[in-house]
Amino acid sequence: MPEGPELHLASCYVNKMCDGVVFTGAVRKSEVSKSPDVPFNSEAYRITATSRGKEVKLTLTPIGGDSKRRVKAGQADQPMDIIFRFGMSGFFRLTSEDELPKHSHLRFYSKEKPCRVLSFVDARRFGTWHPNGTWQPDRGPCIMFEYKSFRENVLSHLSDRAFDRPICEVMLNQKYFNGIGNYLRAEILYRLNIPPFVCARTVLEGLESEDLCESEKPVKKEFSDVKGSDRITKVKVKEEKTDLLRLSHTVPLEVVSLGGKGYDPEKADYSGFQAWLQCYSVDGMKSVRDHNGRTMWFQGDSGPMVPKDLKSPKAKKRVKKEDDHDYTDKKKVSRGRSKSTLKRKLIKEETVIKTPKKEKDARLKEAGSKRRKTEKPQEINTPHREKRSTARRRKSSSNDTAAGSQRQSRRMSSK
DNA sequence: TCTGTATGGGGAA
DNA sequence: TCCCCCTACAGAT
Repeated sequence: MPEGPELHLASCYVNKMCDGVVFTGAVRKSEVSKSPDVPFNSEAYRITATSRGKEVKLTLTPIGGDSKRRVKAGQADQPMDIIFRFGMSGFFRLTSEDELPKHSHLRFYSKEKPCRVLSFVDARRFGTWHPNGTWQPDRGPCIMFEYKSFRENVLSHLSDRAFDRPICEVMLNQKYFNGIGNYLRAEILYRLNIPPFVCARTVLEGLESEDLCESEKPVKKEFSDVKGSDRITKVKVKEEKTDLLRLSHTVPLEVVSLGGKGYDPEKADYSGFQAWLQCYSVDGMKSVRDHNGRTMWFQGDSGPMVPKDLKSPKAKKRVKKEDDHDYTDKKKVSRGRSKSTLKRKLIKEETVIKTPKKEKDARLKEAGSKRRKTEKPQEINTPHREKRSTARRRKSSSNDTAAGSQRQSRRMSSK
């Protein structure tokens, strides 16, 4: 569940689990990963982590070497930073060598016998890492740990065209909201009763660059130009001492304060987090797709900038489906999926890892399957639709085959 | 067996 | 703006 809080909890996990652990040798990458090799090799090194928004930095620090003594050829004598982004499914886990998690794509080996392994695990492989990296320059200050500069960065750039967009979409722009993701934007807007598809600038332009809660000044809210904003007017009174930028800071910190329970793979327990959610994927809430195709959960009005003429066939299809059903039905479906997703997290991940060869075989098989599947007659579609549905079918079927061959591999290896 | 969905973001046009 | 990267699962067919 990687948004800002989870990335931070991941860095805490690394610092806690790797405290006192000495790592050794090379950093190993899985066969299938397309991320870069990590050219680091040290007889003895330690690992520490920090986070900033939706990035984690691991620092590998060689130890024990006398600075005057020559380091072996090919061995690092300088620390290396590796910047990680987690995509949709990344996390770290420290395990024994024979319990490597499935989808462990980057591995750091400890010096002990038997050794332990710190893995970057990422089922969907949307995550990336950058050896010798720095915090991505285009990303803004961290919403949790650089609050003042985060706030200033937003309010001093309101003339940027980025703020022409709906507030819910701007909140996913990491140039300004580094650390906010899909569940956080829903929770924050819900608490302020701000319709998600109101122009971002309108929501933000009345805010003071100084955090009024900290300076104890009276809060001045300026939502008067938002039409149909009865709810916002109420909020003006109710939420007198906060605003969207402050909540973008405090709400993620609430998740951090829930603790590492949701992250700690040994005690996978998402019930606390699930109970914490007030809006995202919650019964009775509405949801629509934003202009980027991401689901926005909210209550009440959607706001004037809600997508209407959706260009993508996928989105059109969704809209048609939504026209055919009332929100209640849709909620049931969405809620069911979401619950199942959370439930899935509760199931301990398989600890068997495919050997590189088996991974390769699975991919070869997958490629063969792709070719076969594309020979199937195509549906009658608009050209655009045709392209996408074919792609979907191809993806889906190839994945089935890949998954099947993985299952087979596991069966074989368990025999 | 097929379809839709998932806490993200890079890159081409 | 749109497509794509990829796996895993639930629900529909």
